[in-house]
Amino acid sequence: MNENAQVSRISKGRRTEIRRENERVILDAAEKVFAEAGFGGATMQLIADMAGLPKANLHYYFPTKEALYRQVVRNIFEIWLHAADSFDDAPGPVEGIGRYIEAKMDISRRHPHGSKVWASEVMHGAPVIQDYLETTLRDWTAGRMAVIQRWIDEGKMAPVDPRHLLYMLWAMTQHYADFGHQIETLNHGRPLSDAQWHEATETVKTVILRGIGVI
Amino acid sequence: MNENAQVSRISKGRRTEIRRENERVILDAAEKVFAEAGFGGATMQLIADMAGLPKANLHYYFPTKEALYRQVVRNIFEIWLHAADSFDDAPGPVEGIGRYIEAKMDISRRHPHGSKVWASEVMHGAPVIQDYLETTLRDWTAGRMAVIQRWIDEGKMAPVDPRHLLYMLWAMTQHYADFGHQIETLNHGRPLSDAQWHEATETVKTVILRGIGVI
DNA sequence: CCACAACCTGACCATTCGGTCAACATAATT
DNA sequence: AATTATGTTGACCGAATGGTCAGGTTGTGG
Repeated sequence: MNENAQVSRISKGRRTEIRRENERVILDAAEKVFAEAGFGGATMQLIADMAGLPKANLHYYFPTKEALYRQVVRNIFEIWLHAADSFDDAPGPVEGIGRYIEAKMDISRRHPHGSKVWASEVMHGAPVIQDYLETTLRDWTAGRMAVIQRWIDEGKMAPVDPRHLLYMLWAMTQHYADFGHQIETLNHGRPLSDAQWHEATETVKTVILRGIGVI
Repeated sequence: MNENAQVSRISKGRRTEIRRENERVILDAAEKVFAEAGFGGATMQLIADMAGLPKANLHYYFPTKEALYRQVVRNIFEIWLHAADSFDDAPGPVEGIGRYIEAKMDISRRHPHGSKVWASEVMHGAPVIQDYLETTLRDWTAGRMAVIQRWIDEGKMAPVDPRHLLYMLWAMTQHYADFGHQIETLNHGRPLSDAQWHEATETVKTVILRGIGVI
């Protein structure tokens, strides 16, 4: 039994590796194309070309364009959720919100495509991930609002509506991904440098932390 | 000559009225459809149905789908530029930035479709209005940054990077339009009420104005 | 080595979309 | 009233797209 399982796992190794690698390549290409062209503007052929695979191969791994899109959106959602860990076990708003801003700015820089796909999905009425909004995101938001409210009650920060504070954090951090092209254009057509990203993060942190009365 | 011009103007009246009315109906429908489906996902047939006109009639007034889209984007851009008037002749950041936030929040509420079309256009690399970004928007930004820098130099507000402060203002105010569906979902599926819009605006104003050290 | 399953892909199809056009209707001009 | 200019529309077309499938290749277990 043990041996069988072992052998089975090893034998399956090659196949699963092929599958995992191809799915990864396809998802990466899809994320980029969906971000740059939107769901309607993206074509399976374009994604296939970018992935270096024949179009029919995409349909082998993902039955429909919508299924592929759905997976891309879900992957982004997962990354977002994990970013909130820094929020939880912080002693106060300075560390909690400060680290959350840093984490989200970092995601905006490293996953600009994903952020755009999410924005596009929500702007179009969230036809694919509406259930996520109503369950996971709603619970997540309620939990973080409670944390902020507790900080307020404990006198650790000024009484700011927790809900709108969260919206402000999302808006500012994601703006650097979603409107990256505009920001780049206003930066003489060049992407933000390391120093400029750091400057942006610090400015956001400073204004927000002072804005909630903890500086 | 005068009479001729007068007669000509009156005679032309009916025709120009028809043209203006139809263009308005088409542009309104197009703004909504482009916002909800993106450029690629929008179809001329859908816009025609929403406008209550046969599809061929759209092509009589706008030669191509792209020309129609271009006009929609330009209209939004105009609205945005006018919103900055409140910025200019303000004695200091409290009035200037405060009023600017109010004006932009108001636009987000009354023109959510336009804001989404703009966001979508920028996210896709601004293929249609890149020249606007490089000329009008760049000049506008430079001008407002100078105003903010002057306020800083005069000791009227804390030294905050003017560029990133502008980005923060754009991000937060437009978020309420672009992510309106998400906000609505997190508000028990209901649109924000008058009171809630007011609360959002006040929260943004409070955090920002305190964040730049003027409260 | 054989048989089975998983993987790959060129060719093909039905549908949809942006755009055209000829014929017609209405308003303006002479 | 006749003519011209402007507005209207159903029918149509070529191109592109999402998706299918039969037949092939490669890996896997016995």
